[in-house]
Amino acid sequence: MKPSVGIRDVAQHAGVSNATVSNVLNRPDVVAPATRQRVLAAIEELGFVRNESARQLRAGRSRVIAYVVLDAANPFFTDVARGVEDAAREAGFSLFLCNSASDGSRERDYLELLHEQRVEGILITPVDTESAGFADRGTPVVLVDRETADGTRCSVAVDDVLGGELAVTHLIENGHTRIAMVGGPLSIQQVRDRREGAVRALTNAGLPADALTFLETRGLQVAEGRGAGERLVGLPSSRRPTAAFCANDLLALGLLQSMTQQGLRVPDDLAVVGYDDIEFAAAAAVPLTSVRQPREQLGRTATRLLLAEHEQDHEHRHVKFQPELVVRASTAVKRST
Amino acid sequence: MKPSVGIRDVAQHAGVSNATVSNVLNRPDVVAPATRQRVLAAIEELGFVRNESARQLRAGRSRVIAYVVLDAANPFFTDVARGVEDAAREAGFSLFLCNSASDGSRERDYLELLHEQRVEGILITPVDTESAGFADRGTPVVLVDRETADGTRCSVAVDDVLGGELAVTHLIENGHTRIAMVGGPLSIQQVRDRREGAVRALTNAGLPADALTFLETRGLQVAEGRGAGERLVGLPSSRRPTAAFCANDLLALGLLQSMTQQGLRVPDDLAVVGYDDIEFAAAAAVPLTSVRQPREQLGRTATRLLLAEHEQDHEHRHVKFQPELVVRASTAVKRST
DNA sequence: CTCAGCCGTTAAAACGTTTCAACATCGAGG
DNA sequence: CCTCGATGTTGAAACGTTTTAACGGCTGAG
Repeated sequence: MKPSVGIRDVAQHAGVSNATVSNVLNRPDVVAPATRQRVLAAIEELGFVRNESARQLRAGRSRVIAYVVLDAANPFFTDVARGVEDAAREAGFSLFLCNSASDGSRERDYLELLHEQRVEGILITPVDTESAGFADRGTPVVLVDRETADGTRCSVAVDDVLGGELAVTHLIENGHTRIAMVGGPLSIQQVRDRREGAVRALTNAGLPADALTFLETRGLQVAEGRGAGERLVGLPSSRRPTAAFCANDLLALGLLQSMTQQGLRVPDDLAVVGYDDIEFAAAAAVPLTSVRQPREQLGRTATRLLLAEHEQDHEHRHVKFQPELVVRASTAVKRST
Repeated sequence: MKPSVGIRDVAQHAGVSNATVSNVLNRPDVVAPATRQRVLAAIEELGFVRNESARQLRAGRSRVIAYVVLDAANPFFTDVARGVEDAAREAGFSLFLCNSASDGSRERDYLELLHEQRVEGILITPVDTESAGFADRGTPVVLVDRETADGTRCSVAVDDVLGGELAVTHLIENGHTRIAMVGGPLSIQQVRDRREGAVRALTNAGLPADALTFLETRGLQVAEGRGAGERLVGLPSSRRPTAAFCANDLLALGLLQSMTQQGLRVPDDLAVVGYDDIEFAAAAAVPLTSVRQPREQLGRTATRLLLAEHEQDHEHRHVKFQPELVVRASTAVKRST
């Protein structure tokens, strides 16, 4: 079982040289049909499995790319991953998924491992954009849903400032003048950008900056959204916002649940806008208005950029998508006063 | 940039032999501190990255395991994966995630690749238990959330018959006598088992078998649940069930949404029980009663079994966990008639 | 002063492929 | 009959590590 049959065992068993076996494996057309059959039979009979390490060592190629994802439990990222996987598959590559779970040290470990594995390329949504944690180590790296400060690598992102603006403008148009924004921590670029967009929407509408109540959370999970909901309801009713813009759908779902539990109705007592438009947003009991990002496309595009890095004349590119507001029941028009 | 610095470049640069560099990398304690520093400096300076292919080829070891997951978009599996990852990390292994997306051909491709990569072991929730698609190829394989017909490999599973029984018994105790079961396709073992459990619950309670209306779906997604909801409401009210047991939480969430949209209340008009107890179940606007599986533990246990396969006297083991009913608002006690 | 023993270092042999130049074999064209 | 090109096959040299046994220099005991 363990004596690990190699290419030379196959060769001997088929009465040919190892070079021929290799040819059968890599350029089947170059070897005569008869011999090919004989070799294939031998492979089958001996249960030969090609040793990828040796192959890669010699050939240099790898046929594998990796996506280091920020949070595998967030459907947003699994959707991006689907796009990556599809594009990779079309190009003949396989995809290894690695979950950093927002943990810098895991991220570092995985990057190290992937570099050592000599994968053809790495896609990553990094924990922290600033951290120069991942220096150039020869393996192409493309940032997903993040922008590079410097232009040292390709990136694919979505205009989060615009997204925030769309969301809050929609709320203002629906008659809201006291609006909460839920999200955090502020160390995350996305959260900062989306808040900036929200503020811009207020300014555009001629509303004062303090029309926006910022409720900072410690993360972007459902539980954090629930907590924010309790804080929100605890505010004196004169100052309590009539609408909330959440930095992501998980928060929005938590907020929604919190409202229901406290006997408040969405959108009547509080309108809610989420961000990402994950499937659960549409499937919530009160379907969520949300800012849609082109998730699969994000993944596909990132993958294409990554695979293009091998071209000799490669220039780093930065693609930026436009988000889109999807209106649902959670912000149904407020009854006119 | 491309001239790929190797161990011998480092050696030369530090004025030692390549064996010493290798020792610094693998047994730092055996080399004199002074030389070690010199070598480390050279590594840093040249930006050396160890070539894992060569290492693995020579050393035989791999430090990587893989989990081929059935559906990366289902939170149930990402939770299992978390358990796997934690256990792997503790044992000093890294985890590669592969998503078969319920597609047999993808699954086959990934298995082939992983065997060729000579990963230390493979965890898999297979698309189809019957398919002998993955023969023994020398790499240990452990089944997750599935049982083996034959005892040829380890497996970790949950008692799905019991789970179905728990769910439906709970509904019966709440006074329901017309119950729907939503799930499918029946080619999935889990669905069959859970239905069997449901039937058993009816029998135990002395109810006729036709008290259970089986609504078969084409898959286990949210959208399928919505569709089932419409079918359910379309039934003549005399025969319409007052409670539904869904084969997984995604279906239950879809069903829930469908009810709300059609103006029916949960649990008053229809009680709903899901399965898996994913986070979104508790976070739904009407928190879902669900059958909880020990997800992280499933992953952890499977990983331990996998890593134990290398022991010389290894015997294949089959671990089976008990599920647990978590009661929430979606099945709040029916008002006594 | 010699010798055993220890320590740190090294030369060289693997590991299992791919690849390349060279080599047979054969039929056809001159 | 010789040469040529095409077609299939092969021997041997890489690829970049790890590993083993051997080596030289030093120390302290005899």
